[in-house]
Amino acid sequence: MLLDSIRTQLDAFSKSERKVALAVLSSPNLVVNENISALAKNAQVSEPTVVRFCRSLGYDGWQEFKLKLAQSLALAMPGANEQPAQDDLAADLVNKICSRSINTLLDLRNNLNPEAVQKALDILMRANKIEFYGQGTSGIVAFDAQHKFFRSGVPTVAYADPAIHSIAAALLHEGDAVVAISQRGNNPALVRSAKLARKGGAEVIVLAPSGTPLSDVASVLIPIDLVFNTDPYTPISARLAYLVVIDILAVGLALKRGPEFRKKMQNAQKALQEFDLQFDSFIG
Amino acid sequence: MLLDSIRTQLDAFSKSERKVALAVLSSPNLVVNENISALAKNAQVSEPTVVRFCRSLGYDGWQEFKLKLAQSLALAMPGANEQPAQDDLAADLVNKICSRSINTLLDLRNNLNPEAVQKALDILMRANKIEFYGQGTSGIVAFDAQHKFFRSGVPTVAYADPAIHSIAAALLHEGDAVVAISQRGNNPALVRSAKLARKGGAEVIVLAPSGTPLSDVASVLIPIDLVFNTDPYTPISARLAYLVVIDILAVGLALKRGPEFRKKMQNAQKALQEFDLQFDSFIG
DNA sequence: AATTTTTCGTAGTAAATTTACAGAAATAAT
DNA sequence: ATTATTTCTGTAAATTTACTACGAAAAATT
Repeated sequence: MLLDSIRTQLDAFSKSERKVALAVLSSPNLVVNENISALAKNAQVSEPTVVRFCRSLGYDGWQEFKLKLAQSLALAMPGANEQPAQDDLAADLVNKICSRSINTLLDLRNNLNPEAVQKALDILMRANKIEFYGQGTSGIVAFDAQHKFFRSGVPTVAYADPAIHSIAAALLHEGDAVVAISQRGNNPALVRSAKLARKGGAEVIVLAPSGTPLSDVASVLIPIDLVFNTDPYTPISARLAYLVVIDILAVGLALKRGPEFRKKMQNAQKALQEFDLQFDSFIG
Repeated sequence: MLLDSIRTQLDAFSKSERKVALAVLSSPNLVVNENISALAKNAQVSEPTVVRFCRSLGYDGWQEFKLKLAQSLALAMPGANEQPAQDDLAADLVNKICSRSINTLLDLRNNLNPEAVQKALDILMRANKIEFYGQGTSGIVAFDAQHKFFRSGVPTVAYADPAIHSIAAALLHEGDAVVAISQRGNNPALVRSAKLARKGGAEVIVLAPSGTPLSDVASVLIPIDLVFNTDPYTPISARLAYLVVIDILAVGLALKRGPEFRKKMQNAQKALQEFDLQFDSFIG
């Protein structure tokens, strides 16, 4: 979400650029219908400053910024960016948290790098053994991945304990693959294990924000650059993005393994349905 | 949808304007990144003709048209409901799975019953002890819930093993609360534990589809009625809906517990930031 | 306190969009 | 069939808009 990224970068701007940022934040809907002069006047800065502001955000200039802002606003759901307040009704909660989650996934859809996914799939395709490492929230993502891949017929393991995954990593060889998951990308134990795995010849797929220590040790980085919101009352929707990326890898791998693999799976599925009750606990 | 309206008005345009319309329809994504000259050249007409085309559609001129087109494209969900096919590129995978997940959450936002959420929050608010039960995929949701509530300062436990949660359920009393999670709602072990918990006087919040055996034993049912897709190649996006419901409950509870609780949490958050590296594994 | 670096606005330039106008094409009327 | 009228379309000019270069001011650093 563009407005979020402006809000978080507020400190990084210079004084005049911040004026522009605040003007944009205070009435984004107005900004998209105006030209650069109007915004400059409104923010009480010169026009070049507005251009510089746009460049600071990584855009080519005003034109591109305005376009992206318009798109971003089109996607924004009503109330998605407001903080849920104390006296909110449950209805508001539902609306806001759903909307925020939806925005996160829209963001993911727009920004997720398909080439990186492709490379990751190539590695997973060739791998003899696949292991998922993550800690804390990302540990849950790792277990989810293990579960999902297992359901797709690919036996994998997941470790959420730093002591354990460092041992596991040391035992890997060429032809093995690790998927290292971290929402911050600076978990030292995880970085260490990733290095160990690579040293042994294994490939390491990293799911983390770009520019982080973990991303540096990746064979393939799938960058997930979402705003890491530190407000304790904001649900960490970023986790959803990670789960969806796992879905993508699981489905992609299943597709790549081709029809004979698919048939095997259909048999498994059939068996599952026949023994529905017994297996129910497996589905949840 | 803007493109649709262009398509339907195709006959109303003059010859040259129709050329423009066709150029826009054939590659809308290109058009939003170009200027009027490029489109004029591409459609083999003059620039004023493009302006007239925009005016015919009811816009002020090229600027406004381009902006509205960009917004319209941002909202469009390319391929949201198509099956990912064998020869799909990674880009298609990303697009389709994200879109499908987004649709699931849009569905949730429209259908989730706020009264049920409110009742569940009331129970959680009063509870001395909160336990999450789930198996298989829902077991992962249960662990996620435990993690999230813990982060919100509410100590809880989660069990994914039928033998264990049945013992735990038998030990509950009045004033305790169970959140039973199941995507099918017919897991016999879970139904049994839910009954046990109620027998002991505990309240049982159920997250499951309505009309299922589990939903019948609920004190409060939060119905999650999404299509349960049995195709093994369809990622089970329903899980995302459950996770978001958990988010809603966690945030709702945190808000209800009021400002003094909030302050406690902010201190915890502050401590977390100070000891960033040590606690990193906690965040993941 | 002096110097370097960053920030910011003025003025000028380039580019893009829009307007005015006139010629061409199509349609209608004689 | 020819002329008149209307509609359509492009050229060229005007205007608006966005961007660049440069230098002054402010801030940071030494």
